[in-house]
Amino acid sequence: MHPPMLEGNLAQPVIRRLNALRQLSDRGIALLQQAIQDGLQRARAGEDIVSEGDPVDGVRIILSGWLCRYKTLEDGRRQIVNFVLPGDSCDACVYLLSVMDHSIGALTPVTYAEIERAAFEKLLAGDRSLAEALWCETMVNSAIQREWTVNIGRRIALERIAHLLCELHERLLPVGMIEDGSCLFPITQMDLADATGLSVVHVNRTLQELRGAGLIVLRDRTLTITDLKVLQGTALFSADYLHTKRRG
Amino acid sequence: MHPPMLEGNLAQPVIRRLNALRQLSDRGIALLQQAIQDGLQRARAGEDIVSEGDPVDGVRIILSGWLCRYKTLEDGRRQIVNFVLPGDSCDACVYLLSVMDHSIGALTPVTYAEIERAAFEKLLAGDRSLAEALWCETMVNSAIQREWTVNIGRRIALERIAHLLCELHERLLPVGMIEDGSCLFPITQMDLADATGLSVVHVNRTLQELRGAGLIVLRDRTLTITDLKVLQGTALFSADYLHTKRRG
DNA sequence: GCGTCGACTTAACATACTTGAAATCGCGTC
DNA sequence: GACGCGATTTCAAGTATGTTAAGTCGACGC
Repeated sequence: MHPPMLEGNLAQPVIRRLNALRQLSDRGIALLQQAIQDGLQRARAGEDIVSEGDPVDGVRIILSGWLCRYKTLEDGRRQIVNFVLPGDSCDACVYLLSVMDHSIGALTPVTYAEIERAAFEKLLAGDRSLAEALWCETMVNSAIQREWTVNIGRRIALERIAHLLCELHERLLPVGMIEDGSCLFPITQMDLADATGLSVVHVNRTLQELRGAGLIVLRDRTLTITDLKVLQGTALFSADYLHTKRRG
Repeated sequence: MHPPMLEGNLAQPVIRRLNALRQLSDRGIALLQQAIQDGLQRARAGEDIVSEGDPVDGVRIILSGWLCRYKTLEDGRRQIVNFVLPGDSCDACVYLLSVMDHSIGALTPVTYAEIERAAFEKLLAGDRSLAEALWCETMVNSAIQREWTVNIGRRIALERIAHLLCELHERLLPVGMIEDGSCLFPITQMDLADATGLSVVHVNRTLQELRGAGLIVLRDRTLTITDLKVLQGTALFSADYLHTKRRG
């Protein structure tokens, strides 16, 4: 259906992401590309690709688009617990549990690959570097989750939003989605609020403050970090928890 | 050094904990007990058994005592990101990463088993039920971490503390540390504050409120949940995220 | 071209929670 | 038995953040 060339392009973010954790072998890359090609899927913005309570059937690998993991309280309060970016995979091993404890919703149109449990186990068994990279990614997700707990629990609004922006910047770097400190930023202020545990109004106030300080430009779904060092400073940000090998 | 009987008792919480996730085979239990016996360690209250920045050398399994995982900001603010209870293991697979991104500190005197990387890999390879149970536990830890994010981000103080108490209650049940709704509760109000993202003063106020409502009795390091149903209700608590098979 | 709708923005007000400080209590030490 | 110390408790005052509401802007449909 698609020419091989296109498939290669689609898998680029995933390969770059995993390579930043563990050097993938050629064999691993080939297996991965095949698995991706076999399970291509799309979702529209606003759609949930998995919902809380669903049985866990397999693994999803994001090729393009942004999503978020979130949980909702009975009375409607929502908390986004993580963003899922191109190259990320969802629940590389949550398939050990039987039921999803959270939902994953698309913030933009999304392309992803869905890999059934059996195929995924074959993938893991097929190449050690690939298996390790995927486990690794799961571990990094845990580390991110811990840092979010710290962020929401102990940072004030300004630091908190600054920290989130720093994290997203750092995570988008290895998959090649940052150009000149700018990136597409499809997150609404309401999403930002639900991700930081703040109200929309206060998120807005705080973004104004960051703009006023000349640290960021955020306009037309595009984020530019004008002064990364200072932004990281005000966020008390250190990239260590992302466990990403730096290029070079 | 110790009679086999005593070792069996030491490993009880671990076995019960893992059994609640995956039925362990006899072989798995035997391997586990041997590994535990080989790596017995102690720590005093207040001591860190692992610190942020340390190389990740192996895995620790808690036999008795309470600990917490925590991170500290440059200026001293501290956030506890999880409690570690008897039967829990620390970083069953974080050993895929090279450096700890958080510390683990003992809140009470602690007995634990330290298993080197090689021995641990042999353990995983030696019994499938054991390996699955340990991976499973790691996944549950991620789920707990997500729920903490929700808790701190979207619940008010009263709900937040109630939720934490419900979670601890639920986690202590399968390891047999709840008697008549009561348990040892060695956490200071300051720890509680650092775990919930609140100030000590407000934690105190909120505990008074829970006491006043007749939901809990907390005195002399002992917590009694007087009205579990109502406590869970005010916490908007559902145990689903703990993925624990219920007895019976 | 007008109306609708979602996202963003701003203002005024309310409050949940923090900060700082001091009193009390229990507990182990000298 | 006096002292010191950590944990708990209470008070008073301050502030970061939430809430409610209303207005703007751009995109999109008819």
